[in-house]
Amino acid sequence: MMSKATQLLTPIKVQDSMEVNKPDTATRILDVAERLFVEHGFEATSLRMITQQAEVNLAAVNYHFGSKDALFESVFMRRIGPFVAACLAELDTLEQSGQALTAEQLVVSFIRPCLALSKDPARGGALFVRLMSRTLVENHRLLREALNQQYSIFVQRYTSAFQRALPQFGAEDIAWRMHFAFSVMFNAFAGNDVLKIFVRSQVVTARDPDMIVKHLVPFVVAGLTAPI
Amino acid sequence: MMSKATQLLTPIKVQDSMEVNKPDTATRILDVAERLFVEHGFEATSLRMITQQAEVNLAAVNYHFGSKDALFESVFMRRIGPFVAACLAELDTLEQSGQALTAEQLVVSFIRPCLALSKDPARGGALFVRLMSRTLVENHRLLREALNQQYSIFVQRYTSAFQRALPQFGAEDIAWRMHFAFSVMFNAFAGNDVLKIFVRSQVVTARDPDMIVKHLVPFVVAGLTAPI
DNA sequence: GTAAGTTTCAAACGCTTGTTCTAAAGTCAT
DNA sequence: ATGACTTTAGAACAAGCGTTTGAAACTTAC
Repeated sequence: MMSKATQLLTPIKVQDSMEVNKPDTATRILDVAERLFVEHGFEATSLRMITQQAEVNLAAVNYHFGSKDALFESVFMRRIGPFVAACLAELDTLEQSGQALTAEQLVVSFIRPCLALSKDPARGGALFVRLMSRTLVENHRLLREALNQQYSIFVQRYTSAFQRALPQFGAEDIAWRMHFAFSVMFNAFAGNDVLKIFVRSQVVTARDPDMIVKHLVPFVVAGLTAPI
Repeated sequence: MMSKATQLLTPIKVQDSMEVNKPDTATRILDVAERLFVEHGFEATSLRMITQQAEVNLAAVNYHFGSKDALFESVFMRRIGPFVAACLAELDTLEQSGQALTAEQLVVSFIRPCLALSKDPARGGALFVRLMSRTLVENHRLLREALNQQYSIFVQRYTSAFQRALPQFGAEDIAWRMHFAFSVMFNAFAGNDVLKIFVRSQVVTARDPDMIVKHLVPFVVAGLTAPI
C-alpha cells in the first residue's frame, strides 16, 4: 500500500481520463470531511457519513489516512500551512520597507489572508477558519502536539512586531492585547456570534467578508492602541 | 415516577440524614455532566462516563431527565437563567440612576456577572461560560430553539442601552460593535485563546479573573467607542 | 404493618461506531 | 501478456452507544 505520504506528496499526478472535475479519492474524502467536521464536529461525524457523501468505499479512509484521527490531522494540515505562510509573507513585505510598522498594518496583515481565504472556495472558503475555531474549543490533541512546535514562529513574529509597533506597553500587556485582538478577529471570520445565542443576530447572518473587515479593523486597532 | 419537572421545581426538600455534602442523584448528575460536556463536548461525553463519575446508576439519567438531550438542556438551563438575570439586574441599577450611561458602565455590567460566576465554584465557576462557548460553536439545537425566544430580552436591553450610550453611531454599527465586544469578552472568560493553537500562550494559562477584567475593559471600551 | 409511590439497580436491547480482512479490480512497466 | 503493485469493494469484527425493562430497595403516609 502507498497511501498517505506518497499521496499527499504527489498531487501532481492528475488522472489522464477523468470524466470531469472529479478529484481523486483522497481529495474527495478531505473535502467532504472538512465540511462535515465543521458542521457537526469531529465526534459527531462518522466515517460512514464522510464516505457516503464522498462516494467512496468505507475502507478508503483507513486505507488512505490510517485512522479517523489521522484523517482529521490531514484535513487540518492541508490548510494551516498555506495560511500561516500567507500571514508571514505579509509580515515580510511590511518589514522589508524598513520603516516602523503601525498596529493597523499588523492587523491588516492578518486579516488579509483571512479575507482571501474566505473568498476562495478552492481553499475551503471560510470553512478552515471555522474548523480552527471548533478545533480550538474542542481542545483537540492535535493542536497541543503538532501545531505548537511547527507554527510557534507565527506567534513569535507577531509578538515582536507588536512590541515594536506599541513600544509604550510592556511584554505582558502586549500578550493580553494580542490575545483579545486575535480572539475577536478570529471569531469574526468564523462567524461566531455570542449574541446569536440569545437572538438571531442580523450581523452574522449577513456575512459579507468585506463588511466584516470594514467594521473589524477600527475596533481591533482601537482596542490594541488604547492607553492602559 | 416523578423525575424531571417535580425534581427541578422543588429543590427545597433537603434529605434529612445526609452523610455529608453529598447532593442528591439529579444534582450530582448535573454537576458531573456540566464538567464533562465542557471538557469533551456533548457527543464525546457518554452517559456511562457521567454516571460512573457521579456514582449513580446508568439508568438514572433517563429516569431523572428523560434522555441525553434533555440532560444537556437541564445542564444549560440551570445556569443561563440566573446569569441573564444578574446582567439585567446590573442594567436596572444603572438605569435607575437616571443619568446617561457610558459604554464602560455597560461593559462592566456584563463583565461583573461573568466575574462573579468565575469566582463561585458553587455555580460551576467558569464552567458555564465555557459551556456556552462550546455550545455556541457546536451550534446545538437548543440554542436555536429554546433560548432565542426566552432570553432575547437580554440582547434587546443591551442594544438599546448601547444605542443611548453611543448616539453617534447608527443601529447597524452598534450591532457590529456589540458583536465584536461580546465576542472578545466571552472568549476571554471562556479561556479561548486563539494563539494557543500555535504556542502555549502564557496569557490564558494564568487565568486570574481579576487580571482578565483589568486588561479586558480598556480594550473593549476603546473598540466600542472608536470613531468609524 | 401495610400499601402506594418513588428511586435505584443490573441486565439486556437494538443500533452505530471505527477498524480489519480478504478478495477482486485496476494500473503500469517490462 | 505477465507479474508486481496500488486501489477499491463488501462483509464482518468487537466495542461502545443511548435507551428500556422489570424487579428490588427505599421512602412516605395511614
